Amino acid sequence: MMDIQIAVIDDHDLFREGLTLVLNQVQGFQVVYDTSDGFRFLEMLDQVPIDIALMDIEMPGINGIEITEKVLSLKPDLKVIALSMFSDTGHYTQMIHAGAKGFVLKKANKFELEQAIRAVHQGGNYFSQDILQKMAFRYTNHTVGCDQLTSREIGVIALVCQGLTSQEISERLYISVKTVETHRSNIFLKAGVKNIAGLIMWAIKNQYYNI
Amino acid sequence: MMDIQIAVIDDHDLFREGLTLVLNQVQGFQVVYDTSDGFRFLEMLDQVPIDIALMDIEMPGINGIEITEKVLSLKPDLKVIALSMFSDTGHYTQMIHAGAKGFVLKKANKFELEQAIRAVHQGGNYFSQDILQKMAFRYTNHTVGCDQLTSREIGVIALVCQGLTSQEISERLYISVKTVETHRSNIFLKAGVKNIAGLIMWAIKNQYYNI
DNA sequence: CTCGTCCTCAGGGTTTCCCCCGATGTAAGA
DNA sequence: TCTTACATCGGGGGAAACCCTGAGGACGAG
Repeated sequence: MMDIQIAVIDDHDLFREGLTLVLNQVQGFQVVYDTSDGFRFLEMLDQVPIDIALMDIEMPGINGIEITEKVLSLKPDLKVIALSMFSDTGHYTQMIHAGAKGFVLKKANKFELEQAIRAVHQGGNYFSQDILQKMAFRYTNHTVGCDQLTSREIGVIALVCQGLTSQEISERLYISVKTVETHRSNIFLKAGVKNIAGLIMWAIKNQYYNI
Repeated sequence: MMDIQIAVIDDHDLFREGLTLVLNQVQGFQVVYDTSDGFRFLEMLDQVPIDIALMDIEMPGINGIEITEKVLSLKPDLKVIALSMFSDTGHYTQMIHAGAKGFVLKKANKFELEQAIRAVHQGGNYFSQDILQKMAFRYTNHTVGCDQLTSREIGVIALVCQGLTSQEISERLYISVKTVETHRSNIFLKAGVKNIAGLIMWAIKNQYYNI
């Protein structure tokens, strides 16, 4: 039986190297490629046969979501499992939309990851329990939900998170204070939060704002 | 020559296991103990001889700073190197205060960590470049800076970050709204921020609040 | 005992947030 | 063409945040 050929894309060197060693210890697994650079991974696609790609999401430069989209347009049979520090909204919906077959948290243990790889390799899916619960909550809680923010709203949310007042934002964007407040309100609705504190947590978790 | 005996304390299983494998590959290093639980580590101190402890800071329950304090009160000769995802303020000062001899970011590579371990084991220090730069900036920029928060303030800041209003906090803590506002103001002063947005970013970076 | 720190509380003020309502113009799509 | 989504702007009002000042009690260190 052929080993499952795995690639690891993660910018944290220690984590990536360690993960490689851990996976190579597992019977039937073989890490055939690992890199911290998503672009390099795209270039290597034709040179190394890969079954499963373990893809970090938060990376400088090109992020895991974009890489996944590009990879799957080139190699539709390759299976991508997303890795992330956070279990929260936005991330995984975007990753699923990009075509990822699984989603595992970095705080998972070896056995969960092994399970995920085997499930996905056999044509299934794997989403860690945290994710499933959040998704279920999303549906039952039918907040208007994960409406994407408009580009203007994304511009505003970044400034809000930086602590600028509506006044300051209006000056920065050359629009009226009232317009800023409208955007704020719409963002609050979409995020399902009720004040700045909640918004910031939401923005960070959904990668609209980075610390 | 005796191997350097290393313990790894980190709640992220994959990272910890991987790190253990990586370090065991290094000539002269041996990971003799690893755990996700700080309390368990404290109990094990007498049973396993340890030279170096690699200590994660962000952990549920007891954090790396408290563990470090307790460990060093029991075993002053043990050398603690802090591991952290973030390079930002507060963390490392608290860790240094607790007695850590080094500070390495999780995004470091194997060679940097190896260097850090050797330096600390020989009685030196090791602080990653990011940290040193921030410290230098701190001094030149002499913000009144890292006044520690009082315990009450830490309690308040967590609730503020959860999006509670002063009214709600006062009910939760059984104190007056005015008292809450006083604490808020004092926190704002110490943090050097001017509104909730800034405060939340500061609190996250300084680990007074976790996402 | 004094000093400093911390926690507590208050008055009174300005600013900002947050929410209600409504409105116009524009551009993309059915 | 009609609809929908988006961005823009406004009035008004209550709630909360924010800023300043002052002050009393507790408690530990020197």
